[in-house]
Amino acid sequence: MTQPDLAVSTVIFALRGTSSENMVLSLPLVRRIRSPFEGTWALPGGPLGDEEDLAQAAGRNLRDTTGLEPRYLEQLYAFGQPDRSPDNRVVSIVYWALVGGDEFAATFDDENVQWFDADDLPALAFDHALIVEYALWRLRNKLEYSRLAHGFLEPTFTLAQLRKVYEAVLKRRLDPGNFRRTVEASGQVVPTGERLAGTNHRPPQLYRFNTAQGLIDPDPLTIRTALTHPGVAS
Amino acid sequence: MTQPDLAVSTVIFALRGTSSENMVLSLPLVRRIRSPFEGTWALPGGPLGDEEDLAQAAGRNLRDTTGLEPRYLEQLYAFGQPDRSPDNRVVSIVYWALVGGDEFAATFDDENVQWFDADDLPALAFDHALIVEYALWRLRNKLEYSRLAHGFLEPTFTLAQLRKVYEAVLKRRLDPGNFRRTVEASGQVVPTGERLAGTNHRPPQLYRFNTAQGLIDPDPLTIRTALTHPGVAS
DNA sequence: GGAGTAAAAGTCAGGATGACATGAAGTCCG
DNA sequence: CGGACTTCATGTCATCCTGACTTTTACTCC
Repeated sequence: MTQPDLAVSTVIFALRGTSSENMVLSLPLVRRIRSPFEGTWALPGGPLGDEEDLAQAAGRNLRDTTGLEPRYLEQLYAFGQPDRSPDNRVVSIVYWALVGGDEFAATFDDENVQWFDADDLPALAFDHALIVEYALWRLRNKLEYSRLAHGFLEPTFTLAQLRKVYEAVLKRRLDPGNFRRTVEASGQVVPTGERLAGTNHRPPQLYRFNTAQGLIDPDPLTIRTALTHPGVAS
Repeated sequence: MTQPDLAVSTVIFALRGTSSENMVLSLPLVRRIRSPFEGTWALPGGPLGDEEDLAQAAGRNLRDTTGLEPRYLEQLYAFGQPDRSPDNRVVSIVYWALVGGDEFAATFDDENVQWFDADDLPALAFDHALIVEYALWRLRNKLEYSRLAHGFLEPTFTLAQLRKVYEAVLKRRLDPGNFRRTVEASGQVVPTGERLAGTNHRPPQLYRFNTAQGLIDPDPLTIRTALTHPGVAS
């Protein structure tokens, strides 16, 4: 039995758009510069360094290849089908990350790194299409019961902005009143006391995320908080 | 950068006990027969074969070292801290599995394979204590919204037996009436039409799992079904 | 044949959710 | 200056879900 190669890749998500309207979930891809799949778009990734843990390797490879700085990083899955690479055997440990919508400028000015709409991707190398599909599912699924929308937003935001993040990711319209009620009741969010000026209407309250409340369902290496789930009965 | 060793290990769960009362969640461990941690209890595992995918490697290593046959197998997490093994660098891709309560006899008659209560584990090699803790969290969390209790049960069972599985895993008492209501409404389970004889009371209806309904939140390599979650609002 | 046991079904109050309505606080323009 | 317009913010209401509890049914045991 020969040791397979080990790679660490990341599916990076950001919300592209005019920060209030028609936001689109999108992700950066890198063009492969060597065989196999030379010239094809692929997920950013690379090898595992000697002194790094897996999350550090994911973050470093992400930064090195795209110039982006992740606000949220979580392990997705390890892919190891024997035939997923035509040449050597490669096991990929894949992470997924969120970056802010202002990060597009930070992307390398390089024709080999480009952003694509999550719903309109080009042909991808290896099994990366499957990986992206799974990451998308995980993002949407997790957004519903965890507070990770902060990965897309500035430290301070309005509830309408937060709602639009949810709407863009889930591709579904949410009732503003009900959204306000549930989000405020959840304690995920605290009003700063300030209001957003410069609108052509009633100025909305600004909020920030409640740092006292931990992230739900994190990596096993971080501290976990209790999770209240729908439950089975009684 | 040197390639790390790659291992595939599995946390195996079974319910031990008199099949109706005082069931205890327990798991088999193997005693290490080589350095490092020689003589210490550890998770069953081994290398990745050339032609295997990761799940196959987990199942094979599990069978080879314990003799058990998993009824449910799912990837848990990839662990790769640089210092998790004192000697060489090892990245472990860890799965978790469920086996039936009747599988204790199938365990190798070997002092190097033993069952332990999940709440009363010995000192474990490497970071395996952390891994087991995380697997336990995942099992309990997932049992609440997914239909994987079948991994512990015979093909046919009563609702009381199913409820006792939930109670043993979640370590919490469930109301029989409410449990029946939610489980029947969920469509996870279908009555066979037969009843269980030999009790000293009213004979309970036998059920089997609804095969038409897919497993929720499976591996990315299998087909996924829609998931209805608590949701954020509207 | 009555006591005992668990199965199965039913009841009820409280909380969460979705759909919708109303008032509040600004800007814009004639 | 004042009405139209916009979105924020709050409120209402019917419905469904959940947890706690009660009642009836069907069997065995003594």
